Amino acid sequence: MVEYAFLLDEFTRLLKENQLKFTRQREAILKTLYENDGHFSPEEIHRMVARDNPDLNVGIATVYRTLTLLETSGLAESISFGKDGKKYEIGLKKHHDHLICTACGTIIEFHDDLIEERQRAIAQRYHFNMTDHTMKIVGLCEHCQRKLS
Amino acid sequence: MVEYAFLLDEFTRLLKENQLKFTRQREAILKTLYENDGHFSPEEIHRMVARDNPDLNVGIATVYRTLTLLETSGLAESISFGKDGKKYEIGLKKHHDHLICTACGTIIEFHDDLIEERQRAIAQRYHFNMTDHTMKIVGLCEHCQRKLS
DNA sequence: CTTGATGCAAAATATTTGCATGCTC
DNA sequence: GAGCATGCAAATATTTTGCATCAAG
Repeated sequence: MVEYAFLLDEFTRLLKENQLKFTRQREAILKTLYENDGHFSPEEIHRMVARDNPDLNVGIATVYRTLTLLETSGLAESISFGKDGKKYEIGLKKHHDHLICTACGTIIEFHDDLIEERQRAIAQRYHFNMTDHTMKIVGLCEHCQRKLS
Repeated sequence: MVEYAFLLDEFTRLLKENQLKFTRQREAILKTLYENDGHFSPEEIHRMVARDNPDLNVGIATVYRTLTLLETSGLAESISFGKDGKKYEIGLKKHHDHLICTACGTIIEFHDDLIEERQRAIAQRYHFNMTDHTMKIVGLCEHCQRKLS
């Protein structure tokens, strides 16, 4: 995982480039996403930010606006599956994909170079200018297989 | 692609197995999904079903309920990306993955055996009982690259 | 000070649910 | 006939937007 300082640098640079402002709310949201490893819904993120910054009084609208901003600029990524809505996590990790358990909702991350390379090849085959790629493997995790049998 | 008759068989079998009923609405939704190749939102599907079955007067709630049913049972699959919500397509095609253009929203399907195999290997590595897997490559399609440059 | 950002509440969407009634089985 | 499914409308949930006000640059 990258240093928070690096992430923050990227963020401020990004904001400057687009004449956007660096606000306490935006930083709080970025930081929350960085410190809490995992995948969270906008609402969950809102709750965490509010909890950790009782002085700030961050509105849910700002969370949505900031998440969109972060995702658009590549600093955060979203994933969605089944009933659950969109979940966000910080980007700029080493690229990885996800295993998702349909029973308990657990998300496991993994990385596979062969797949990475293959994805590049496929994008090329279709003349796609690839900006991102994701893979999800859905099924039952070891734990839930035992529990259900 | 499978024959519609086969799909219908699967569907009726599934319904029977769970003591559910085979209704005109359910069939209309399955058929619409089968006949219209592509990826559609619940609302789009509702519109199409209503258009093709003016006598049926299908409610949006039924569409949601049926889509959930079809997805749960593996006869349909959903995919979601960015601003757009969940889109459904018929399952039981040869397994394939998706290239998604961020500019025009076009979805291209592709299939790659190497990736398929690799996914199986990864599921095994994590002791996952894999029921499904999806891959999305996101970027700019050939057409939009030209348009935007 | 200028301009973009925020919080709030309202609006717009999207999805789910309760219930009387209609259809399968 | 019994019981699930449906349509409708209301209830929820989710996301976006307008606007007065605030704060970063």
